Amino acid sequence: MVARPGPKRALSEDEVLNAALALLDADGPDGASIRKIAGTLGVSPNAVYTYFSDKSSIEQALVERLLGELNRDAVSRADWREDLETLALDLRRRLTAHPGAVPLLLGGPMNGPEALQLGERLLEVLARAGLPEQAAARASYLIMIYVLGAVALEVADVPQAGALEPEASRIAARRAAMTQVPSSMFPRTAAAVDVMAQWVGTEQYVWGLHRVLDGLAASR
Amino acid sequence: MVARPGPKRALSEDEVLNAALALLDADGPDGASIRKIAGTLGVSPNAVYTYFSDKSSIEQALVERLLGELNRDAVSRADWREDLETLALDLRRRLTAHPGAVPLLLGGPMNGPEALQLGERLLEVLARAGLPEQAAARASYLIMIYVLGAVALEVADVPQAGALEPEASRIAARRAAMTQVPSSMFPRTAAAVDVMAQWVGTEQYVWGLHRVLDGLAASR
DNA sequence: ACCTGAACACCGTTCAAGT
DNA sequence: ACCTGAACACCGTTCAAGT
Repeated sequence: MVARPGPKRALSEDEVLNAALALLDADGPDGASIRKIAGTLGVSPNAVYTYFSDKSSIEQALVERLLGELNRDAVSRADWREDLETLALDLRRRLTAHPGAVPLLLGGPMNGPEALQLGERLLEVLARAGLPEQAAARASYLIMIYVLGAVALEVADVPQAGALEPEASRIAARRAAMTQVPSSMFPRTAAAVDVMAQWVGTEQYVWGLHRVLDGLAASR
Repeated sequence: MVARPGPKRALSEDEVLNAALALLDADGPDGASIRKIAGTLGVSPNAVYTYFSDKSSIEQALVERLLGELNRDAVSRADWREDLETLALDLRRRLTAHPGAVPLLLGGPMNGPEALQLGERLLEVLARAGLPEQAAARASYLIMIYVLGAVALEVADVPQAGALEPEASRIAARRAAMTQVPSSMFPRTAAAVDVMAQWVGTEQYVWGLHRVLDGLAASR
């Protein structure tokens, strides 16, 4: 990085991303407009273009930062299955903390440095588990589908723009959803919603991950 | 439904949805603006509000219509595993045909009548497979995570706004992606992209589904 | 009941100008 | 180099008015 000369920098890239994330958390997926970001920072909208070339590059940088924080948490190098679980839980925790950012992650390719680093870590764990190259590649893609798919469905079910509530109140929300499913038309679905309402999100998530890992083990 | 009196209807709900889908296909996820829909139909933007109360209800109706078409295809009542595969492949085919509509599906809860009907069908197949109520509920949710997650990642990897190209050229696109992964920094990822590039999308998708089903079978 | 034109409060982005 | 004000081409939505 070269030093930047010029008058003065009123802002920094990080401040822009902070403002964007705060707006995303407060106002939902469309809340982080350039004009609102600028307003939050007390600057004219155009000033933002000094730090990012356009809105999509702000979104990409934000996704990269979230994944970067995830990558800073080293995996414990214990049992590989446990490491995988820790990684998956960490990713879910960080993404559900910022539901408004999830569409940004799902909306574009995972090709930034931090996204690649995350994939690399996953492949390392799988290699440690003894999987040869091809099996590891396929397994990592399947695990990514599960992890991101689970988070996407979880976030999509939350009507609110704000951060996800504690799990207790989410169960109440599911119960409310249940009563909206007419059991005369969709008897199995109504019963299924009832079953799922009594199952805490984290348990569900880990259970699903284990089913995926079992399926991978069975194919060896 | 009551008959509608009044002057004349220049449009219909279906025409609005047709225009919206065409714009989505042509211009990507943000292409279906109310003003462009109206322009396509040769009508003033406000006329659209006669048929739908707001933009989000157009999006919901569009998702419902896509799922409705899926529900019209009856499952063959052959082997349950085969039925599940047919259902999953059909869903993937219909969604990847309209990549711009995928964020709309992933962006909201699956609580419309057609979405519930799809879930009901899934639960019926699983019941036929001999799964008791609770196991079927969990299994159907896991399968939905896989199917929607796989489609989401597939669509997110396509840079273009337009419909997905034939698989042959998609392989070329993946090869191009590979060369962009610096193998010095991400050796395993670079190798994995190479492996995955030689694997056709449909095969990958079915393979992943089978791993999920194996995982479910292993947990019984 | 259904359409139109005008307007309001936004949006991303660009341009010309100031320091 | 970095910021500002003004402008352009959009956007969803509402209001008042016409038939």
